[in-house]
Amino acid sequence: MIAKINLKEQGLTETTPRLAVLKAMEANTAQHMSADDVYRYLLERDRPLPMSTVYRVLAQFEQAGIVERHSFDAERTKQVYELKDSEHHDHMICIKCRSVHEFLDPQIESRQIEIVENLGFSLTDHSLNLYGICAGCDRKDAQSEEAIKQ
Amino acid sequence: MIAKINLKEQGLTETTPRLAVLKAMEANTAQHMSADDVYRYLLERDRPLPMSTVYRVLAQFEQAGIVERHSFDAERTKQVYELKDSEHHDHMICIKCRSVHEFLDPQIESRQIEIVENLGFSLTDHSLNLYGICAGCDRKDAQSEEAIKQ
DNA sequence: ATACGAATGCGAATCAGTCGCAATACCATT
DNA sequence: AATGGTATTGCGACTGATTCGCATTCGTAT
Ligand SMILES: [Mn+2]
Ligand SMILES: [Mn+2]
Ligand SMILES: [Zn+2]
Ligand SMILES: [Zn+2]
Repeated sequence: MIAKINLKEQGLTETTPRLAVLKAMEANTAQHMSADDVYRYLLERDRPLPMSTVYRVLAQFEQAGIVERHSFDAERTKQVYELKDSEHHDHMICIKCRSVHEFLDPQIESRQIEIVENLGFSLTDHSLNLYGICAGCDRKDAQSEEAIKQ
Repeated sequence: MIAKINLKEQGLTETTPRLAVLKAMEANTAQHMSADDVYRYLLERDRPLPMSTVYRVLAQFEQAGIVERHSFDAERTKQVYELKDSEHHDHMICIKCRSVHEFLDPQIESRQIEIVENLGFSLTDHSLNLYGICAGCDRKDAQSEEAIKQ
């Protein structure tokens, strides 16, 4: 399901830092990784890379279309990256546990295009983030409320 | 159309800085204001406020539900604020001229709720930003392309 | 007018991310 | 395999946006 990414095919020479960051991303497809996550992953499991290089390589990857950058978290500004090999999707973020659920809704996707067309606007990109409380946290909330009542 | 905002009703004492920031926001409902925009507006038209106070007051307003904070601009992290007296709406941002168009689509709004309900998630907030090129910039683009051909 | 807590002004600090530049690594060519 | 020129890296310094600490001042209820 994950297409093997070849740096050369993306117009990037294969250097040690780039391969390391790519490996870090491929080893963590289940999560959205901050630059710091990548940094720490490499520090622990591979060889350390300076943060500036991590950022630089991620920026190169973003330009090459290998990764996508998001900023969830309406308050904080920390950015996260994910490999772009899967299909486009939007995100649902739990404001309690920070977990992120991915989804794709064809109705919303196509409606967006209709909206912009009606305004002579051409769409290049979009970001839809839903914020709320996930099923797991909701359950925990209910439990602790009950506990307080005792 | 703009409901007069009363600080006391929002649980905030009426201090000079707070009234000044509120006036700045009310005088600029047509745009989304950065903290710096507010700072400069007050510097020029009113009395100067330190940036830290501008930020603090905007944060207080956000908590009180008087303003809403957004971060458009997928790359940069600069945040902007707008008075929350109008109805909820989403944003369409021109990546050329940075102009922002506001819209509200009932279909998308209700679809979002359906999506989260199906997942036992409870929705507290959302942000939908469409990025692209506005009609005006599109026209200018076409013109300059023609000019190059000559 | 007084007193107390809340809010402000000031500058220092933080935080994420970027930049300049000398040292190094790639890679095509001998 | 050595060479050379370019692209990339490592390092630290730097930036811009935002936040914090704390002494001072303001707002409000006596
Ligand atoms: Mn994702
Ligand atoms: Mn708006
Ligand atoms: Zn959760
Ligand atoms: Zn435009």
